Amino acid sequence: MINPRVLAEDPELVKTHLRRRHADESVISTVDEIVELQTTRKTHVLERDDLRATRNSSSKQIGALFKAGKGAEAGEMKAAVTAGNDRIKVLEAELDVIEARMHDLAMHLPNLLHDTVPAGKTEDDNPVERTWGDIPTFDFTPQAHVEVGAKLGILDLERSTKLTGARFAILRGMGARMERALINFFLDLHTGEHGHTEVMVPYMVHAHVAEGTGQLPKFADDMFKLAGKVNGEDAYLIPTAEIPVTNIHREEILDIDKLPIKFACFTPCFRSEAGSAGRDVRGIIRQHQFHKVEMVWLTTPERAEADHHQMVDHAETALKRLGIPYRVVRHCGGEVSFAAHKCFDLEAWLPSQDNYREISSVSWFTDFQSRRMKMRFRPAPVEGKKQKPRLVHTLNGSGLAVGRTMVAILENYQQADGSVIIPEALRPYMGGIERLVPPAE
RNA sequence: GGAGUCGUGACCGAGUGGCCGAAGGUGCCGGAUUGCUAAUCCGGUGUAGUGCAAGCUACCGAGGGUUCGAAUCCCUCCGACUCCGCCA
Repeated sequence: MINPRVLAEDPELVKTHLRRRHADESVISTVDEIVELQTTRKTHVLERDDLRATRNSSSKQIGALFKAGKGAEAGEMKAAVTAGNDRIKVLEAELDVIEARMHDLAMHLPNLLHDTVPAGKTEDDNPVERTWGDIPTFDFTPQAHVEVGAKLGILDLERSTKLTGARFAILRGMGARMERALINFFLDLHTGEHGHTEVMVPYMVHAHVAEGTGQLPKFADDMFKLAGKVNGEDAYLIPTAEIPVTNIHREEILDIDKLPIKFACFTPCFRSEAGSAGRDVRGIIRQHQFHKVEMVWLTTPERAEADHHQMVDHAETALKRLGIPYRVVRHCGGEVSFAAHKCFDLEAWLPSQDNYREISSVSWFTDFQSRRMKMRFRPAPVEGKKQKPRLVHTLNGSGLAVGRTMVAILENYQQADGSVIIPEALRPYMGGIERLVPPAE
């Protein structure tokens, strides 16, 4: 959620940011509605609090009058307080409506953008920051991962349709092994060398938890909602570990000495892919279920920008170790996701597409998520004085998407005979084998 | 699923319907004392809204209700724990 103070004090600034995101005018106009509601709310609150103050002091007097045996006077005051209570009830009923509307509108407003977010509307407008690695050259026509995987007998996209239809896959033999190897490789890298704490978390979350990170209320269609309630509340399958992991410390005041808290987490991810019908239908690039190792950091506003760059670097390290050529792009205004302030994507080279495809997205959310989650930290004392809690900054980034990494390996390391060389860094995780070879016909 | 106990501040833990935003303790911060450490003593120490400020208002798992007045009484829900049953 955007800081309500900014909304109240500089609504035009907020609108400017919304325009940079190419938001609809209908969204932009809600800024004015929120500001109006804030004003109305304030007069209501002032009146209500005033009445409550009167009630509190009257109640004390009534008690004293009773003790003094002045029942008649007490009775008169009681009537006055009751009248005041009626007015309070009216005001509170109106406040409920005002606040619900205000909250609903505010929850649908995306985060403000960082100054360095470039103009642009689509991914074609994302400027390239840097590229790494040599694009492989082939003396044969490189195959798509679907063909490479099928020939190796490790990827079965036909039988999986018998189970759950399109956008699911069955990995078999060394395919399943490579999936597991990549997960372990990523986790070992991020825990052993990059200082993350590994966590395992629930794969279904309550609705209010998904509100904390910003997937709800706006993007319910992108998630799989469970038909039954879970412990009394609507729940969703997680589309990313970001949701459960970022929410771990919600509603807490964290010790600044513990920041940044750096989590690495492996989870399956479930996405409905509503609205992407027809896109990437072939292969395992876009699945309803996929695996991902995610990095989630809770940090201070002062550190956040530098931490963001470091997280990008950690994700790049994973790709470098695997020898996958990639580039880093900066999201333009139209591409920065709802909750994000600034975002870099890592895109891996895919020979079959003759292009780079997203394999990691690393975002900085400022206090947008932590305001929703009420997640704060206590700054160090200044001149012996305890400081007020402040909202933490949250970051997250894929490190990496496992299925897409496998796609990149199969395509970039494929050989003319249909075999695939296994990147050296991955070999210890695959029983030391150096190459996947198609079975004899 | 059955039976029962319980949810209070960063943490532990008191709390008879008004004098409770809440005793006491721990932790933390400052000060005093002390060769160092340890110990002791004094003071301070929740969050949020509003206001120049004094102050006022709200929050004792969540939401309703009773009452002039609720941490305290009633209802519903959520959560934790113990025992029994079932079970990967």
